Amino acid sequence: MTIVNETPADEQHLAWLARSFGRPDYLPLSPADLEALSNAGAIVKKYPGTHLFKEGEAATSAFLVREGDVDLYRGPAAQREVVGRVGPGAVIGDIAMFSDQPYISSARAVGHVTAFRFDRDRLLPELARSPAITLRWLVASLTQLERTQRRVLNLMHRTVIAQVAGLLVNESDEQGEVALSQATMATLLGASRQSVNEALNELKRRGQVETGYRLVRVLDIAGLSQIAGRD
Amino acid sequence: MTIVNETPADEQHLAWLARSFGRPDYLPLSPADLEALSNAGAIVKKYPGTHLFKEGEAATSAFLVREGDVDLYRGPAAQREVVGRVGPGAVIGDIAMFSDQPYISSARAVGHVTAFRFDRDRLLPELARSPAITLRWLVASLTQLERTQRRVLNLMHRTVIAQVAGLLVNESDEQGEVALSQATMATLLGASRQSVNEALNELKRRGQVETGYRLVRVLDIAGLSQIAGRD
DNA sequence: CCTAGAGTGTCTGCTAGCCGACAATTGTAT
DNA sequence: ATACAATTGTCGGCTAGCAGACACTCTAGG
Repeated sequence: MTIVNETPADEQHLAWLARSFGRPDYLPLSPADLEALSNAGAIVKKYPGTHLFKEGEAATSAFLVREGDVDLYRGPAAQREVVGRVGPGAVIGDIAMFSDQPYISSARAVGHVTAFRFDRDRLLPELARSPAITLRWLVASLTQLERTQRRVLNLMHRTVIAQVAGLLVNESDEQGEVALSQATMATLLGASRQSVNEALNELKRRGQVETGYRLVRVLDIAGLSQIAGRD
Repeated sequence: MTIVNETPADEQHLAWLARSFGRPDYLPLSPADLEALSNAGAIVKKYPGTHLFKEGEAATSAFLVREGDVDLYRGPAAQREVVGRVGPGAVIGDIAMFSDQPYISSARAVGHVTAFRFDRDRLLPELARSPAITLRWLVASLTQLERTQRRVLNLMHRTVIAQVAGLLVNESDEQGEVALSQATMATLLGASRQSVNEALNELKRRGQVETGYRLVRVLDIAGLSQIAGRD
C-alpha cells in the first residue's frame, strides 16, 4: 500500500465503486427472494485471504455478502491498493456480471466470509422466471444510480472538509469510529493525503472528531452531517 | 437564463442527469419490446413548448423520446435553467418513476415531439409479465451506472480542457457541431463559464475546433478524444 | 525490547480554476 | 433600422488543494 499521493484515475474509479456499491443498503434481495433464487447459485464460504473473484476475470458470478468483510482492491496482489471494504448485505460483482464485462476489481475475504454466489448462467433463466425479483433488482439499481449521481455532486464542488465530513458520517460504525488511514480516506475521496489531514485537523479543532492511529472517532455526527451538506 | 456563474449543486445534479441519461444510446427497448409493452402506455405528441412532465410532480410516467428534442430544465419556467437537451432514443423520467420519487427536472418539448409514455401503474404489471424486458432494462441501467461512474472519474480529476474536449466528442452531431452556449457547457461540466471559454480558446489555437455564436465546430475528433483521455 | 515500515503532522511552493467586472460581438424583436 | 438581450472574450485578484519534503510517532514482528 504505497501508492498514495499518486492516485491515478483508475484507482479512483475503484474508490467510487467501493463507495457506491459497498454500501450495505444496496441490498436488492430479501430473504424471500433468496429462497426463490436458491437455484441460481450457492452459498460459499471463504477463508481469510482467499478471493471471491479477481480483477480482469470474466464476470460469471455476483456475490451477496452474508457474513464477514470483503476487501475490494486493484492491482497485483503484491502491491494491492485496497480501495474499499464491504460487509454483510453488500452485493458485489453484479454490474460486471450483468454487463458481461470483466471484473474491475478483486474481492478478497478479510476474515471468514459467507456469501451467496449467483451464477450468471443460472441466474438469468431464474430471473426470467421471477419477474418480481428482476424488477426489484432494477429498482435497486436505479436507486443506486440516482444516489451515485447525487453523490457525485456532493464531491464535485464541495470542499475537502465537506467531503471528509460526509465520508465520516457514512463510514462510521456503531461506536462512531472509522478505522481507515488518512491515505485511504484520501484515495476514497480522490483527494490528497495532505488535504485530508488538514480537514481532519480542522474538525478536531472544532471538537467534532478525535483522531488516532488509523482511526477517527466521530463525536458530533449532527455537526458533521451539516458540514457535509445534504446527501 | 441568467444564473450562470452561480451553479448550485442542484443545477449540476441536473446537468448530470442530462449528460448521463440524455444519451441516446441509453435505449433499453427495441421495437419488438415496445410492441410487447404497448399496453403499458401510449404514444403522445407534444407541441413545441409544452411539457412532458414538470419538476416536483409525482413521477407517474417515464418517456421514451421518438422524435424531436426535449429540454430538461430546472427552476420556475420564467427563469428556467436549461440543463440538457435530449433527442430520439432517450428515456427520461424512468429513475424517478421506478423509485417513486418526484421528477427532479422538468421536460419540455423544443420542437414537435413524439414520445412513448410509460404509465407506472400499467408498466409494472406488464414488466412482471415480460421478464425478459425487465431484465433488459436492468442490464441497461446497470450499464448506465457503470458508465456514469466511469465518467465521474473523468470529470473529477481532469482539467477543464480535458472535460471540454470530452464533452465535445460526446455531444457533437453528424456535422461535428455542438450547438451549446459556453455557459451551458460550463453548467453541464460543473465548471465556470470563463474556464470553458479559456479551454475553447486553447483548442481553437491548436486548430482542433472553430467557435461561433452558440456553436462549436469540431475539426479534429481524434485529437480531442486523446485530450479527453479514455472514456 | 528494538527496529523497520506504516502512518501522521507540517511547511513551502505552485497552479488550476473560481469570481467579479466589463467591453465587444452577435442575434432578435419591434 | 435600432434597441435590447444573449453570448463571447479578457483581465486581475484570490483561494483551495496538490506536490514534494521531512521529522516525528505508532505498531507489529522478531
